[in-house]
Formats: sequence, C-alpha cells, structure tokens
Amino acid sequence: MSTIKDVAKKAGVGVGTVSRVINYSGAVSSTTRQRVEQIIEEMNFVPSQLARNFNRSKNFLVGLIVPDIAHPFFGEFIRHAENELYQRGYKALVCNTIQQSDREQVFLDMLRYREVDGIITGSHSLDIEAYLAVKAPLAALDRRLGAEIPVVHADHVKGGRLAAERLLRSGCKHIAQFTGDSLVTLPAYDRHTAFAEALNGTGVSLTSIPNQWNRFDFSYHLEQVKQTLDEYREIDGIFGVDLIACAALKAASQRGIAVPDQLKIVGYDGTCISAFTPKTITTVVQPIADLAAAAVSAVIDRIEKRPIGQNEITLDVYLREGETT
Amino acid sequence: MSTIKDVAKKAGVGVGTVSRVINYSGAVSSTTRQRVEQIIEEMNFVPSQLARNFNRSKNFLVGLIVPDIAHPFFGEFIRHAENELYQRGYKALVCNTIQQSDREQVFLDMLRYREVDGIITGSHSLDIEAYLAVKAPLAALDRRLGAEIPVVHADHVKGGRLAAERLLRSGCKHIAQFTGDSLVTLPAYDRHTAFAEALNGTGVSLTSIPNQWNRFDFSYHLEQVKQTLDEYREIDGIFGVDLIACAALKAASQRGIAVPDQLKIVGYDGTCISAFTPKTITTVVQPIADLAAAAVSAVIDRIEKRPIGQNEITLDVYLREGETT
DNA sequence: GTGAAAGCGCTAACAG
DNA sequence: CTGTTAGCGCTTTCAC
Repeated sequence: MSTIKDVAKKAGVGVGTVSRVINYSGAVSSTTRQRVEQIIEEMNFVPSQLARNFNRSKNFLVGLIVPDIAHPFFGEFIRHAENELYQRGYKALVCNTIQQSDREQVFLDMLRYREVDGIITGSHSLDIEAYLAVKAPLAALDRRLGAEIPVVHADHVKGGRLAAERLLRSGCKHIAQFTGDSLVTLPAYDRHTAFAEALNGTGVSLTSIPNQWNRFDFSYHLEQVKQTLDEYREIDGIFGVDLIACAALKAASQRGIAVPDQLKIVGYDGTCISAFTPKTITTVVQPIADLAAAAVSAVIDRIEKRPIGQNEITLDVYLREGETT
Repeated sequence: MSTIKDVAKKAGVGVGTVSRVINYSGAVSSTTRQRVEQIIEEMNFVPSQLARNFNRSKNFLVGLIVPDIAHPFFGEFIRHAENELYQRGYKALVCNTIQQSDREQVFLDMLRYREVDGIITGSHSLDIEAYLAVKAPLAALDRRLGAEIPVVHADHVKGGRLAAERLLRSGCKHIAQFTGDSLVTLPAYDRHTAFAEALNGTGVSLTSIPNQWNRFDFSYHLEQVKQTLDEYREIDGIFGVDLIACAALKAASQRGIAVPDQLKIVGYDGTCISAFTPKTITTVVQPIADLAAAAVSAVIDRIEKRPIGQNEITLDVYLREGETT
C-alpha cells in the first residue's frame, strides 16, 4: 500500500505537492501535475480516507437510527435518506434498535466518539435526556427532543382529519382507530387526536385501541384487529397505519366481512404495502422522500455549521384513494 | 474536546499510561488506574475513534450493497446483517444502487480508499471484473464473482423443485413462471431451471416469462402478471418471487379469477409480505437471517484474516404452506 | 509499572 | 509554484 510519501519520493517532489495534486487545492504547474499523476497511476496509489478523516476530524458519515429497517415506512425512509446523503457526499450508517434502548445508546455514543458526524433518529425508545446530553448534529423524525433539536414530521393533524373525513363521507357510523402509545408526546400522535376531533358531534361512535404502531410484527396487528372485530361487531370503519390497514383487510377477509361494503379501511403512511393487497388501500400519504430530505438537510446544516432555519419542519400530507373506502 | 494528552498532563502521567488505562492493555497499578479514570471522568474525556481507526488503519465498518433497501428481501437481509455485524463489533454502511452501476463502483472504491473494511454485495449491476479488481474482504449474496470470492445463497435447486412439486400436487396443468435475467449466471436462476426440470415429462405446460425479479416496482410486476393472464387464459399455476406472487394475487382478484380454486400461486423468498395479503401466500422460504449471518462471517473472517472455509455456502430452503395452493 | 518518543498518512501553514 | 515541517490523537515499542 503506497503512501503519499512514496509517491513524492518517486516523483522527486514534496508531499505537499502530491497533496495539492490529489486535492486540486493550491496551485501546481501542469508539468508537475502531470508527472505526479502519472506516478500515482503507476504506483496505483490511493489516498487513505482513514488518514484524511483523521486530520480533518470528520468522517462524512451520518447514523440513521430506526426501530426496524425491514419496516416499510423506515425502509423507505432510509432509502431516501441514504440517497440524499450520498448526493451530498455523506454515507449512511444504519442502526436497527429493534426495541432495544441499550443499542440506541450505543449508537448515540458513536457521536461522542466521533465515529459519525451526525445522527438522524426515528427511534423513540430512549429517554429524551440521552438525546439532550448530545450536543452534536442531530435530527429527529417525528419526535420533539428539545428546542435545540430539529424535528421533521408530516402534518399529522391534517392527516388525521383527512382520514376521519373520508370515513364519514363513506357513511361509517362505528369507527375504530388503532392509536400509538399516548404516553409519549409524538407529533405522530396528533393524528389520533385530530381524528377523534373530526368525529366529534357527528354522532359517529369512536373506539380507540391502543396499539404499538411502529412494531413490525404483522401477526400482532392481525390478532389485534381480529379481537377488535370480534368484540365490537358494529364496527364499519377502521383507521390505522398501513400495516394495520393491511391486517384489517386480512382479518375482514377471514371473518367474511366485505370491504368496502360492510367495512371501510383507511391506512396511514402511504408505504408501498398499501398497493400490495388485492384491494389497494385508501391511505394518508406521508411525503417520505421529503421527510428524509428535510432530516438530511437539517443534520448536514448543523454538521457544516450553516445558518439554520426553523427547528420544526412540518410537511404536507394527502389522501390517496384506494379500493377500501 | 479534551485529548489523551490533556488527561495525561492533568493526571501527571504519560500518555502511554492513559492509553493503557482506556484500552485495558498492558499493566497499570490500580492506584494509577483509579487516578486516571477519575480524571477522565472529570474532564469528560472520550477517545477519538477517528484517531484510533487511523492508527489501527481499520474502521470496523462493512459496506452493504443492495439494489434497494426498501425491497422486502433486501430490507430483511440488511436488518439481519446489521444485527450480526453489530454483535461482532462492526457497523453497517448501506449502499442503495437502485440500478445505477456507477454508484456500485463508488461503493467498491470505498474499499480501496479504506473507508470500509469489507463489503457484502447483493447487487449485480456491475461487471464481474470490477469486483475481481478488488482483492479485499468481500462476500457476495447470490452471485459467483470468482473462485476467490465467497458467495452465500440458498439452495435454489431445491427451492425450484419444491415449488414445482407443490403446483403439480395441486393438479395444475398450465404453469407460468416469472424468471430473472438469464444472461447472468446467478445461483438464484437455478430455481427456474430446476422448476422447469421438475415439470419435465409430466405433461404440464410451462410458460416462462422473463422478469426483472429484484426490481422493486410493484406496478411493473402487476402489469406483467396481468398481461400474462390475459395472453395465456389457460394458466392455472404461477411461480415467482413473493412480490410477483403478491401481484398475481391482485391481478387474479381484479380479473375475477379465484385463488386457489382456479389459480394456484407459489412465491419465493419467504419475505414478510407473503403474510400481508388476505390469503397468505404459499412460498419457498429462504433463510434470510442465516444468509446474512453467513455473509457477515465470510467477510469478517477475511477482514480478520482467519483461516477460511469453503467459498460457496448453500443454505437450505423449505416450502411454507399458505392459502394460495 | 511507567514515561518518552516514534510513528500512522495526510493536510496546511510557512518559507523560499 | 513548491519543499519542508508541524501537527491531528492515539497506540506501541523501548528503555528505565
């Protein structure tokens, strides 16, 4: 593995010159440049990124913390985030927490150890304090971690309202919604509050089923929907994340309930799975690519110490009509 | 940001001692150790991973190259690979190639630049030569890149046979299979050859439709299945990856074809989506977690220069019965 | 047991 | 324009 020194010696120049050549920094006469480039070629020299990172004390690496990469929402988020990072010269380190907060802590530590230059987190298992202790470039997806830390999220208030309006328009009278853990103040929870509010005074009954919506365990959701359908026979409308909507479609099929005739379903997220089912699911679409781009911009602005704009970014959602309403 | 030198000075010891303390290497008297640890605590000192990586010339980073993270098969693969890497003290860098071979080249270059210690690739857009040029720790998923490069894959021959036998057992007479690009010698292609062989001499007709199976574009697959069903009215059995099986289920539903009565479907991969549909898809399950573990072991063995075993690892598959056969 | 010193490979400041 | 030199922060001999 040849080094910059070897190249310099063989080319009969100083290491500074070689550095200038490979970095296109400073001025080098074209004859020198040519000679050096040729030697580099000959020796098959490749500058060590390790050394470069070291003395610029930067990795061009951003950690992406998510509960589960295989979950469609996070999978799509990471796909877009990775792409966006790549466009800007950064690489993506993925971190699955899979409901283990200790792993989340480890990844957060990578920031202190300067293994990554910044972090985007979509996981929520850790206490907020752990995040606040980190005064490094950080951005959160759908969680307010403190005034200092940028958060990007979809307009969940509008999302919840759109879903409710859609079910009302279809004439539903007994609606069930599968909510997240209300103990945590997630922007994402707003959709359920907004959903309930939109139903208020319409005479429509609402049953809220607590559900761990970002858990990627289909049988868990399926079981929950089945229980709900069995317990509340009158239900004619269901609202939940795409995975739950998908489970609802399956449960209805197994119970012989016709969709959308007897039961209407509205999903949330707008992930690819809403199209995989025989009946395309009507769903509230989150702008996943834009969320990813916004989160990436937020961290990179902080890494590169650019003037920063607002700390809370809310992006628009819309309802995509399917065949379940 | 305090450095090891600051700590040494404040503790009144040499930097070597501090280094021994934080690495638990060499011997340090317990009094010294205590004093140093206290100072470290006080100063809130954290060793720079950047510097450490630099002088060990190692990153503990493995690149994971896949066509599309959001594709269920690759999403699950990455999830397991990341986990496995984490257990062994490595981190995962993800690289979406999304059908762009130039990006694949860039990621491969990271190996030469020593940005990653090794690479696991599940992408196949690049010419084999580009891989062969890299004589660094590398492992491939489902592709033979050369005798030197380890490859892990499922037992696709058995997989193809299982699928064929299942459809035969259901009494199918006119079967269609959606194959990959036969130009490339992928182990994964064996399933289609085996599938065809198993049908040989049974009097059952087989139509093979060329399909880009690892393309993550549902509407593309859906369109293809629809065309096939329209063109070959007599088809009563379909074999393809889970995504295609899913599309087939949808196409059948839209065409008013009853599954499994009029049409049987067998998927391949065993990804989570096979359970998402109202009728669970009968599918050949690849041991994704084991494939990931094997690939990770292969790269790490090479990174850590351990004696290596065989270069081609074939893992068992099985048929998971669903409701589409 | 512990301190001093020599790098790891590169960048950047500083003389020429 | 270009060579020299001083680090970047840590690990690792090598004496003491």
